[in-house]
Amino acid sequence: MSIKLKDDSSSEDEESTLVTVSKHKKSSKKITKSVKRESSDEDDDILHAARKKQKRLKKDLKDTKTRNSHENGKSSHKTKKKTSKTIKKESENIDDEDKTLADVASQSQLSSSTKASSVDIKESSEDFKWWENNDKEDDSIKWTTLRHNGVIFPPEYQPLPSHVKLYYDGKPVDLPPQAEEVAGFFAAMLETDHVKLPIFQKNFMHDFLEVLKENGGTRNNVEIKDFEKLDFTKIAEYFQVQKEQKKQLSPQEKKQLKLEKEEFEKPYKFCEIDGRIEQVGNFRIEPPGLFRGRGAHPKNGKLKRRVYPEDVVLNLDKNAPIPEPPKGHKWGEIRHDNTVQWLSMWRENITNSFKYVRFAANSTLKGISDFKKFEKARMLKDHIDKVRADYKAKLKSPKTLDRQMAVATYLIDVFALRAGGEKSEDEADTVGCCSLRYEHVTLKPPNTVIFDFLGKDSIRYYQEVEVDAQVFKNLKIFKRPPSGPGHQLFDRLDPSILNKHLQNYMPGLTAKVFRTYNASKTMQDQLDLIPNEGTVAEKMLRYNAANRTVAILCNHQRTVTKGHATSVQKATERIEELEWQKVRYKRAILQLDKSERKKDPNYFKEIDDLSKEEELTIHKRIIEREREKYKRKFERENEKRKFDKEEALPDSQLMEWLAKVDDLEKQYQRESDTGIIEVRESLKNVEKLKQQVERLEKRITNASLQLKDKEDNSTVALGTSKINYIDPRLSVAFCKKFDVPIEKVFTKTLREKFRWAIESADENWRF
DNA sequence: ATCAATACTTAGCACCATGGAG
DNA sequence: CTCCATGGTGCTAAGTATTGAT
Repeated sequence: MSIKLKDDSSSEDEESTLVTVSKHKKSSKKITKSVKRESSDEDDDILHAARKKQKRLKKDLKDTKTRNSHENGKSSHKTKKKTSKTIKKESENIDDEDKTLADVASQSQLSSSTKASSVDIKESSEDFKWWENNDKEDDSIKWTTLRHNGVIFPPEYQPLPSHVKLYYDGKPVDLPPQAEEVAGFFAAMLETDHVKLPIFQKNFMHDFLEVLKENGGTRNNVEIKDFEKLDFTKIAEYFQVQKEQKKQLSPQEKKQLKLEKEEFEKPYKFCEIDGRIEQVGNFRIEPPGLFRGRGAHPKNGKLKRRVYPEDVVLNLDKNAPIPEPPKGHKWGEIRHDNTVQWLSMWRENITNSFKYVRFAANSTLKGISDFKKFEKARMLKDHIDKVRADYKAKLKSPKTLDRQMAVATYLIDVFALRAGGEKSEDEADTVGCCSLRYEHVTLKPPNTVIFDFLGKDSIRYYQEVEVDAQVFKNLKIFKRPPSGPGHQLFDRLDPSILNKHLQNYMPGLTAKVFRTYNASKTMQDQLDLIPNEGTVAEKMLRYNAANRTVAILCNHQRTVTKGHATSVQKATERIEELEWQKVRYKRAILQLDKSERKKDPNYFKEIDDLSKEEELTIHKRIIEREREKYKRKFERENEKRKFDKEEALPDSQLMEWLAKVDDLEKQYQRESDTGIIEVRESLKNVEKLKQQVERLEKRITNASLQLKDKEDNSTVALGTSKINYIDPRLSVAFCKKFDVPIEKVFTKTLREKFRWAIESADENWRF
């Protein structure tokens, strides 16, 4: 069998015929099923046809849903249920149809495989609501049937055109394609910071020379020795040009390419598990390239080699047809392991570990795991008091192991530290709780601790915090000589010892559960503080603030975007200018009616607060910006005209524009000299001016709020906690309770991932 | 019991589509 | 309507935890 998800257009006629036929056929589902089990040869085709059917149904379902939610808004709950019921009924009939379909489909050209298979198609994946059955069956078996079409391999290497070459010591180098590819990897990264790292250059050079040697060395007898003498710029320029060309394609061409790509990927994007069609996550084999480790990774710059079908293991059910490997190749291994949830795997050459092709985040298995994770964290609620009381008591235990265990648990619980497993020499030096060393913790009496270490992804954890007095004492003991820099703080501990101990409190309790628990608990507490008032935007601001609290707890960071500093400066200047404009209008008011000042002196106070110098700076800035604006406009317009083969704008046009700016500059100058504001006729009215001031004030508060939010968020990543730590049902309950559309909180992909939460939690749900 | 291998979750970053401001 | 910033998504590295072998 090969699972084929034909696009609707190509098979529409056929389908509609089938639908009509099937409408007259009404047989019981059970019978159909049993017949299907016995059937053999045609099953592929049955499956295939049914797939299409499912797809059509899914589409219908979607359409109906969309329509419902549009028409009925939030009150569509009942309608939805009804809709899906109707559809379920219809989908039961699918099985009937399939029977009928079999002959038709097997004769059609749709299916290429003749392998035997038997699969019950129970439901379309969108109908399957695993969270509505709470049967706690054995979860070591992940599936009974699993079939898929394998993986997509990266395209073969396309050698560079002969005029594009690597240069060594000024001389062009003829490289064998294998080595040229590696040189190309480096060239493509020339603009990144990575290539500046000495370790990156060294590792690259080593692997590059190795590949070169493997393939017979350079072909024009250039001997490459020094990295310094390599010149990649010609290759980099070539890539740049190619990129530009791609950008230049017409929108239609782009669309066409995208469509073709999607069409090609379709068969790999979906798989079939227990009769349901579900999405595959990463169905593409990782392309070769230069390893980009995070932080000071000793293997940075090494060549990540190309993966061939021979390196790849496929996991399918025993009866599943084996996908065709790429021409001239064989699969490394075919496995039938239903205790795991990967579809395919291969070994990667940098760290010698496995890479897996797995289900997408919206899949049943991932959903169940996710659900279980949060349920486990919720279960900790019932044990946390005991755990805390225990570690508090054990802080004074006479046994060092117990004390270490108590302190470690405290740190994991209170500061949400990770477990901190041991790492080998050829990885970046990062730590978590158990692997903390002497130098990562500084003690400041009476009870302040400064944590400073690199955690996962080499993200710095820096916190100056007050801790429990006994924790402080213990840390002091752990740091006593002979301990010193380089020594483990918890020398008797590692995650497996700690976790084993934690299991005593609750089955399945491990260090990471505390992170989930505390993150979700914090979110719940923060959400509880939000009053149900104000606009959706205001509520979202609060929600994000709550989210941020969690992200900070978990130390989820992001690097500030390259434009951040400038964009903050711009926003600040913008606010200053708005303030100035406001003052200007207020002056104009006084010009019209001096008595206004007596009526409300406070209102006009800020006029005096603005110094002459400040004002002049603002003038200059505005004028400067206006000039730039017109110059840019002029250039851009001419570029466009050149491209369209039109006549360029005359310089006089630019002069004309700039003259306008000159006028403005003069006006500001006059206003500054005389103190008389020149507002336009329509604004020579106290009421109108006051309105303007009010509008400006609104804009200022808005801009200031946005700026503050931007600043607060610049180094904090909210996404990670939203995706991994905060029980999605909290967000769902928040939305339902506060009348916030779920789209504001979860993106489309997150809504799919968290469908179980969206459909199971109501406004009263609590973590 | 211990260690290595395997499997699965969590993480930040690059890229690009999109939508709001001008 | 255009432009640019921003958020969403894909990618894959880097963790944690469990399983399996000795």
